[in-house]
Amino acid sequence: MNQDKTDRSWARQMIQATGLRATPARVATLLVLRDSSAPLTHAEVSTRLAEHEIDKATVFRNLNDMVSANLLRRSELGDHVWRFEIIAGEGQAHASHPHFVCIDCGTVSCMDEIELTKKSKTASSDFGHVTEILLRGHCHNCV
Amino acid sequence: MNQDKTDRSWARQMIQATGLRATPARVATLLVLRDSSAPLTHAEVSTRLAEHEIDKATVFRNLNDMVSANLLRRSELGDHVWRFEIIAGEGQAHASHPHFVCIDCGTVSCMDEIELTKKSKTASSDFGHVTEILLRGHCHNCV
DNA sequence: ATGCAGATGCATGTCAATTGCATCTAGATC
DNA sequence: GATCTAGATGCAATTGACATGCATCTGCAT
Repeated sequence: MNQDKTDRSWARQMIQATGLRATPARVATLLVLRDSSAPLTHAEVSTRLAEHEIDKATVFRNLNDMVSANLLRRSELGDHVWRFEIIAGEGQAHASHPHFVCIDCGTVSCMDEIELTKKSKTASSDFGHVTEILLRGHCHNCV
Repeated sequence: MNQDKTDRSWARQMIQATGLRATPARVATLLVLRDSSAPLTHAEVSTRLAEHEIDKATVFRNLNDMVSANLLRRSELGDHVWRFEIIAGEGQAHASHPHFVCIDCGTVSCMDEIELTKKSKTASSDFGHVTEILLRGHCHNCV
């Protein structure tokens, strides 16, 4: 109960910090994702919010809003369903390091050490300005 | 005309080798993908086959059939649209390679030359088995 | 306490992807 | 070359994720 209150005010803070309104639907959504160990689909989030009787369309809009606000990350694991995941501490804006996404469990890892060969960097600029490098595959837990 | 004939019999061979029937729709589909420098969506393939008046459902089924038969590779590059790419080039296999996706116009390019540093390859295996490398950014046309 | 930009619920629309089914055909067999 | 049938096709309809129009409601700045 007390903890519940703490959780909510934490969520309210997070949301308001981005300029969005801290509505009950958003607070609940954010907490659901914070307490999940894996990214959730829109449907899964909706189900877990069932007790709050929040409309699916609202859930969907809120998820997307919070993605735009950089509270959540939206990723695609190869099955044509968006999954949403809370962006925890990664404080500073859009880290420029590559990410590894497990296409089984959806876990996203930051790969600070990974980079392209020099030749590849040059070659890639022929295509355009690269803003993100993403590696996908199966993580060790999901082999 | 002559070349056209050669192309078709090449396609017929490729298809029949997998046990599938070499129908006009499949031959045309395979040639479209062979002659494309980037993976194509189902819609793009359909458009290019417009002159042949092939039904969309047929195109879709054929693409999937040829994926199962290992003639094509189906991949998902983050925008919720399947893209199909030929695996078997003229003779040698068309190895898996990184793709560049323009986040503005959605254009996809194949980056045969791009690779990670050796050290990065080793490091990435710490995370798991990488199946796809994706670079995202703004292509030259969309700057 | 109040006003209103922004959020919500409901209904409806969109579009890629898929399937059911009657018809047709590639290619194996004779 | 004619015949036959498993497999392919065309058409229509369905599914399911995602998006939006609009009237109503509400968080929160004042």
